[in-house]
Amino acid sequence: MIININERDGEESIDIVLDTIQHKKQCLVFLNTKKSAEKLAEDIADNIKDISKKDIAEKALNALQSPTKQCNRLHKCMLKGVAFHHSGLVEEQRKLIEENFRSGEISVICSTPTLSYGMDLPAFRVIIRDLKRYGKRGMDYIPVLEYMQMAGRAGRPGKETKGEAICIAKTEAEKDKIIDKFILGKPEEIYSKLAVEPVLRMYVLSLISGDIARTREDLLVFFGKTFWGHQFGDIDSLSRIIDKMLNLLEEYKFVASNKSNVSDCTDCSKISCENSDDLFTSADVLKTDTLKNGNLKNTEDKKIKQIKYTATLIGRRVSQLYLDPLTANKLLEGIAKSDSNTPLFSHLQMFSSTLEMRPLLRMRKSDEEFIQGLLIKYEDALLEDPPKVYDYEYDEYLDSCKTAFFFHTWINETKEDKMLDEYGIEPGLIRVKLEIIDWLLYSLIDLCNISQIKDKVNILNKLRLRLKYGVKEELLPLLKLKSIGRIRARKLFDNGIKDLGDVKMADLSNLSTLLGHSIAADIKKQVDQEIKEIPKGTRKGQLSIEKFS
DNA sequence: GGACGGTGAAACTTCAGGTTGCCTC
DNA sequence: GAAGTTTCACCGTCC
Repeated sequence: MIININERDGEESIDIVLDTIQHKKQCLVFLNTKKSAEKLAEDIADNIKDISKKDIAEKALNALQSPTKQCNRLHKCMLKGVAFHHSGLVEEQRKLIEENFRSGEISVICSTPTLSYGMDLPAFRVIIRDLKRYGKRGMDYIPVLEYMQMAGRAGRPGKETKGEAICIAKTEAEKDKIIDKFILGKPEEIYSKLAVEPVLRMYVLSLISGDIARTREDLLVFFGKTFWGHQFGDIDSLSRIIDKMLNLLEEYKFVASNKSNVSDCTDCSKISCENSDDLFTSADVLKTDTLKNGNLKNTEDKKIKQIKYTATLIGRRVSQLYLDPLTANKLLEGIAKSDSNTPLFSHLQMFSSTLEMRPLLRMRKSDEEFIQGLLIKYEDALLEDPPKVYDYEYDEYLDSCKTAFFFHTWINETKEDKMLDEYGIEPGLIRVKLEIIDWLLYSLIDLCNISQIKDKVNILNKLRLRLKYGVKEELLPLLKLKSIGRIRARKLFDNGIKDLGDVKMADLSNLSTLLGHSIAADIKKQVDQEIKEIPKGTRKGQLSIEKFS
């Protein structure tokens, strides 16, 4: 069915939404950018009168310690029962929106594709306003599969007998295109992405580490049975990648093999042979294409089949930590280069340049000046050589510097609203990036302990704690107390209470003025107890106090 | 006449998202 | 490529 809208020109989606609300139904609107989602939600809210949802709006506003512009905007919309939803919101706000949409308190959500996948959030009407999105080749149509995911949200099974999914065409030509491509078209084929190097690196290591595969043959058999094997069956190219990965993992010392013991005697079936000086590497397998004739190839094949791989202690741990071996090696090499004079920014840049941290925060035009300033200050102290200005990786390198700068700003107690206003970093994104760097830090600390480079552990532990709380080093002693976070610790510190000893000495009434009576009494009680008892029952993921004292 | 506010055109800027991973109680 | 945001020129109003 094609709906013709003859209301206000250029505001078709608003008109359809208002019509939906009039009929006391709910709708989801899908757009292609976060800004668009916020703007449309705001425009819709501006057109709604006689609705006031103060309770939920207040909750959205106060989800952060200091509300950002984004919080204020969401608050304004939610007062009218309208919300926007995208990755820049924090988890609490997203949940609040989803729950209240399910309960019917919220009538409209303007969303980026966050809501299109894997979420049980049906609505009577779904409006897909943007069917194009900016990509590598400029604006391009979204995949049909994605359209189907969005349109599939229309209709509430068990509650309504029908649902409506509406696309908006600006011209007749566009209308025809939408009908052909999305409504009558077929979804794209799904392809396995297994044979991509980062994925294979991890799986090869985990298969060896878990004793599921011990030889190259085992790996080929395993991957041959996967969806990738079923789909492509190109075992030659897969085997080349596997050989490359095995070589790499050996180079990193995450796996070890018995190559040096494998004989080059063609008739020897045992693994070990006295005259085997010949060191055979997996890379040599690549040469087999040129050695296709005669016994030589058979000899090579026999040798390869005899090579057995086992994970080293550190390799096993890398696999357990679910780290990409490339990242693990990069971090270990980087930290080995650091010393007590290495600036924290250099550590942060190292973490920011890992695959796990992607997508990085993008450098905007207005960021250029301060990023250049940072480079002048820190470039010589980085733990990895930066690319040249004309290298294609250079832009990504700048993005990694911006991401590192963001972490650096965070551990210097910058508030979330300032981060959003000045650097365009949304609170939701802040949380995600902090979670990733926490995991990477935890992993590196663990790997340092195994690799006997324990002298770096203290610096990393401190950095982890500072990132967790977003504080300067001087506040760390106060964070040992329960109920004390970055805001209260700063309050205490600025009033001369700088460590647990000061808390012990401080007058209860002074503390009460700063923190309120119940918290003041509580921390007094805490300092009277053994310090080692304090971490019990602390927040999730908090590091134990002994490590930092 | 100058300050101020409103308006609209032009110039500028930016552009989705996800899961799982580790620890511990 | 498109949409949102910012900037700037212009004009009208008010004191």
